[in-house]
Amino acid sequence: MARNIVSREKDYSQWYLDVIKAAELADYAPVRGCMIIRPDGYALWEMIQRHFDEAFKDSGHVNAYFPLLIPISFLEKEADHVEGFAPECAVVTHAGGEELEEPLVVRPTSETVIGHMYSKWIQSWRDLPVLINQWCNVMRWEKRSRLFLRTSEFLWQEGHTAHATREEAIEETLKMLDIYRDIMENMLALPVLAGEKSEGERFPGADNTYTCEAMMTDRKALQAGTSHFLGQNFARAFEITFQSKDGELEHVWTTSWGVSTRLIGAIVMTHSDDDGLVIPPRVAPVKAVLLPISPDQAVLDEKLLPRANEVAEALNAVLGKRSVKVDTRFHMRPGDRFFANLQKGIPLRLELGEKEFERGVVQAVRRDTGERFDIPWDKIATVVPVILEEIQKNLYDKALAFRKQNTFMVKDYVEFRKIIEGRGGFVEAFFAGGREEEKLIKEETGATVRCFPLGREETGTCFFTGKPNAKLAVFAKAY
RNA sequence: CGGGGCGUAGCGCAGUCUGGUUAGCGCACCUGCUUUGGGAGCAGGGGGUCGAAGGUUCGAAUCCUUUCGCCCCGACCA
Repeated sequence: MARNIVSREKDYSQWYLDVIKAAELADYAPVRGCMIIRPDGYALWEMIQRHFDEAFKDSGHVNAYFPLLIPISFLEKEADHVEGFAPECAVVTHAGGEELEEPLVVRPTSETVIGHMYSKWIQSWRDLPVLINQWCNVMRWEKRSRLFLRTSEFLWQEGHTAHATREEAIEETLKMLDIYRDIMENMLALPVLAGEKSEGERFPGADNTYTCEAMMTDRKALQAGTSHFLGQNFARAFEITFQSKDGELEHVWTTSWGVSTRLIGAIVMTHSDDDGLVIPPRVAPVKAVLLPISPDQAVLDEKLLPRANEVAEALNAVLGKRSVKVDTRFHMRPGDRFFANLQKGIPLRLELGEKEFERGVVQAVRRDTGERFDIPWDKIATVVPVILEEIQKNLYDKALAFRKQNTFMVKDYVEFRKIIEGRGGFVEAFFAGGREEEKLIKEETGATVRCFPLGREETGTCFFTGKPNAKLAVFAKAY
């Protein structure tokens, strides 16, 4: 039992903060609501980034960079957009010792500057589609912050595309949603529900918003990524037009989509346990740690350490450079070193003491199950990758089983409230309400429509309004 | 922005109600010795002037006023 981490049962939100602190993922910054992403947290972000970045490039997107500061007038060009973001913008009013003629907002998202540039770059149907992504930071002055889940400044990726037709833009929106789902499930081991947002939960300025929703182990939902079909709203606001094949001047159709450092929070709240962080192998910066153990410095120097280095080298050759670390903190006692590595979330620990040395093995300990077993040195390069894949699969399967166990179908509001206000979880129900009904349900129960899941085309009687032909919605309390 | 809590050593806290030796304790840190297969023991040591400003007083971490900041819970959001 970890002595520096409170149990999930006792205080879930404190547990979350304790895990992050113990794993040294992040720390508070001197400025309210901001965080420092520490080296181990950043390494995890880089792994996450790498998977998404590859997928974006594989699907024909390119990276670019747009500026941090945006003229305030840009934000005001799209009515819904300004209404949605103005309250949480940080504004620069002075620079170079003088008051600026026009205040500049620190970007909360970049649709506006990018729209401005697209209007210059796009002339003809031949210029389309434009498929650009940028990795950057954004700032949203949240009233209440929480490490990784909601900080004033966060890191993310924002894709912005422009298309000649509505159909093509919708296709892009859904394609990116599916790429998100794929990486979240296959790399981060996060089972997600991909679906359409309700009217009330839409991105400011979007015609339609799609989302990937994950269930955390406190049964609350976390919006893990969104993909927006922006229609021609930004095209009209920024006069992004092109001449079509038949000579007509038309507005483009745009999309935008993003995932952020919030995904680190999702990993923490999906896989970690009361001992600390658990990282799925495919996104773990360090996939295995080798632990030479002996009270005798001579034994360490002459036998264990050279062998550990050889084993690490053999593993790095198959797992990738720097995937395996040798823990040489011999000033720490074995127990301290076990715990330190446990709390870092490293998927596999390989212990090498004199007993193992004599038998030509290492003792492996799985982070996810605690299971121990020997691996002979000559089999290590073939066995470890297999074990890591098993851990990856186990984490995903466990998370999926948990979500299924905590998802309930309801027919009426009484049942609905019983679940939401009781144990919690995802509640499936046919729903035909609009903004007003959503608001009422939220006020009364705290739950919101997380999404209308894709691929669930069945319809039924609305549990709230009694209207027929209602679509299937998933409700939950959310972060 | 509402409600609650808190600012004293790197971290966690006691001391504040009832003003009074040199501001304590645990962890961490440094040195030495003994230890070392699931969070070690002993001994020695370094580090703070009590969030900030003003006031009351012979005397303030403690009382008064002002102010700044942080955390947690809500409303708002990736």
